[in-house]
Amino acid sequence: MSKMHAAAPLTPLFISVFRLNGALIAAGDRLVADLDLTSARWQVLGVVANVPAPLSVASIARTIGLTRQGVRGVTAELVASGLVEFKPNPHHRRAQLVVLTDKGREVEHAARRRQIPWATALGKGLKPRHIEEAAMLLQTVLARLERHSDTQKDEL
Amino acid sequence: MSKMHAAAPLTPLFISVFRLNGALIAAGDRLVADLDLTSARWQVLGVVANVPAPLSVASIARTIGLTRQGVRGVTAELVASGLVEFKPNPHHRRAQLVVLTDKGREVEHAARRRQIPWATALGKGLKPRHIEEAAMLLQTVLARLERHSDTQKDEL
DNA sequence: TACAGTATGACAATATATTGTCAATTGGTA
DNA sequence: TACCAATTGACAATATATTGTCATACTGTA
Repeated sequence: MSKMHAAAPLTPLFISVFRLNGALIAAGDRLVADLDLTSARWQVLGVVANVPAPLSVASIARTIGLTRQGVRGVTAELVASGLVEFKPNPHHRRAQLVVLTDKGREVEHAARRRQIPWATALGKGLKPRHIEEAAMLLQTVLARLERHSDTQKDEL
Repeated sequence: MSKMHAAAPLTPLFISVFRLNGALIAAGDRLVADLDLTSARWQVLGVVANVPAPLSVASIARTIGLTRQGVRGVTAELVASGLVEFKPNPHHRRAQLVVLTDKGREVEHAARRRQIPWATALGKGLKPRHIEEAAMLLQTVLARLERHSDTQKDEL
C-alpha cells in the first residue's frame, strides 16, 4: 500500500559516479597543479603520450568520450604551453596530428610518476578482482548508454 | 627490465567513471529536457523533494558534494522557473530554506516517473548484488578521497 | 557582554564542456 | 568529372562548476 516508488538498483551507483567524478577531478587538479596541468589538460596529454600513432583532435575526442570542441580548446592550451604541437597529416590536410614536444614528454612522465603511487595508495586493501568487476559493470552500462544515444544523435 | 610502469588497478575504473559521468549527464539532459529541466537542475530538485526536512543552499551542496556556489546558481534558476522557493529559516536569518512549489512537486514526480523505468531498463540482466558491490567500492574510494582532501582544504 | 571562529550567501572571475553553425576537406558514387 | 554525404576544425553562445573575496549571521567562550 506504500506510495513510495522503489528506485532502480542502479540509482545509488549513479550518485556515487557523480560524486567520485567530481572528487577525482579535484584530486587530479591538486596532484599536478605545479606542473602547469589540470585534470582536463592532463587527460588529453595522457592520450597523446600513450597512443601508438598520433591522432587528430577529433580522434582524441572520440578516444576519451568528449566532444571535438572541448578537446580542441584544451589542445590549444597545451600548444600554448608548449606541451604538444601540430604535425601535418599526410592523409588529411585539415585534421593535423597532435604530437608531444620534449617538454610535454617530460611533464607527462612527471605526472605519471605521481599518479601511480597515488592511485595505488588509494586502492590499498581493495581486491583487484573487485575493482575489475566494478570497472566492467560501469563499462557495460556505458556501452548501453552510448549505443542508445547513437540512435538519437549523430555526434557524441 | 621493462621500462613500462604498471598502472594502478584503479586507473581503468577511474576512466570508466569519467566517461560514465558524462554519458549519464547527457542522458539525463535528454530525459527531462521537455520538463524545463537539466541534469544539474534535476539533481538539486531531487534533493529538495526527497529530503525529510527543508535544507539551506549550503546544506544541499554538502548533500550532493558540490560547492555552495554551484548549488546557489542552480537554485536561483529553479526559483526563476517557479519550481522551488525560499522560506524563512527560524534558526538562521541568512540561510533560508529551499522548499518545493506545487509546480516543482509535479515536475519532480514527472521526472521520477521517467527515471525509474529508464534506469531499470539500463540495469536489465545485471545482478543487484554486483551493482551494490560496485557502488560500495566507489563509496570506499570516495570516502578516502574526501578524507584526504579534508586535511588540505576547508571547503569541499 | 564582548570577542573570536565558523558558516552562509552574494558577487566576480575563470575553467570545463556542450550545442549550434559554418566552411574546408575527404571519400564515394553516379 | 560532378555531385553528395560525412568528417573536421573554427567560432560563438551557453551551461556547469570551481576558486577567491567579502559582508553578514550565528556559535561558543572568556
